Amino acid sequence: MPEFFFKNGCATIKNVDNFDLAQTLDCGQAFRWHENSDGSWSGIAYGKYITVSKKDNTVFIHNTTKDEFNGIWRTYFDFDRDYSGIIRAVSDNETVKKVARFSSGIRVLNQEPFETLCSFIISQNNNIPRIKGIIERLCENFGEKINGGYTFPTAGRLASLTLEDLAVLRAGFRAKYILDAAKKVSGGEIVLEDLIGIDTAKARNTLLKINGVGPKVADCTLLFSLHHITAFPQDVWIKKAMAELFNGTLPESSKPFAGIVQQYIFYYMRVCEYSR
DNA sequence: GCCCAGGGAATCG
DNA sequence: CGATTCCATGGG
Repeated sequence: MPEFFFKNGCATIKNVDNFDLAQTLDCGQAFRWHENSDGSWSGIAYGKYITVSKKDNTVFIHNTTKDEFNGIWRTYFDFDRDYSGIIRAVSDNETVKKVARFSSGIRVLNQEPFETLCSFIISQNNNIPRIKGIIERLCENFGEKINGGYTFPTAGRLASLTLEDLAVLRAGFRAKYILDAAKKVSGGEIVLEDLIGIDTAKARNTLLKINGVGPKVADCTLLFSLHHITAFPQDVWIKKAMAELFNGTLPESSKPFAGIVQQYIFYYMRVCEYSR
């Protein structure tokens, strides 16, 4: 079990297993983290700018407090989930075992729901470098300036804008979807936080009401921000992996953790592709 | 069912 | 180098 200590604006978390910063922050689930020259990572989430570093099994979160850690980062980085137990449970299948071992440092983050929804709307039919660029312009133009960068804009702020305002993003046909999401969320028609802890299919159907949100974007939002770890986003990489590695269906032992296994498979496929 | 939208990145010839 | 392909969703 991890242990937590706080001192001088730094949270120290000891005994952390299965947590690799690069695997977790650069595996396609989050788009606003960057690596520093010393191997630490900096980024902004929930309106706060932090730097994360790691030495052996100890994680350091710089520029935070005990209250902020317990209110934000403890959940954000999924510190309370037993990843080694999950990997043990899914490893009764040899293929999953191999993939999970390869990707074992990935943690599925619990990000801000509205940021995650918008980010994956932007991600559709798109590649990661350009997704990052569009999100950066979104924050710089419509977020709030804080020490370290810009926060992700609120739904209310975006709902007040027009398509012409969003042209600066160069998001193409996705801009109108961002506006629809912002309006439904800021108007209270959809309360994203209420989708945490309810039936996954029901939460998914609610997200599908947003224009520009199909099954893939809905599942990414459920998995990366709304704590639904059985959500299983299927993009081209995963479809390819399912066909080639699993004959189309996940092993039964993986199903309770399908989303986490999805991340293991995704990372495995990507790295294999790049190293060919 | 098929094509297109609006781009940038990756891959190909 | 230029040409082609990739990509998730909704609308025509």
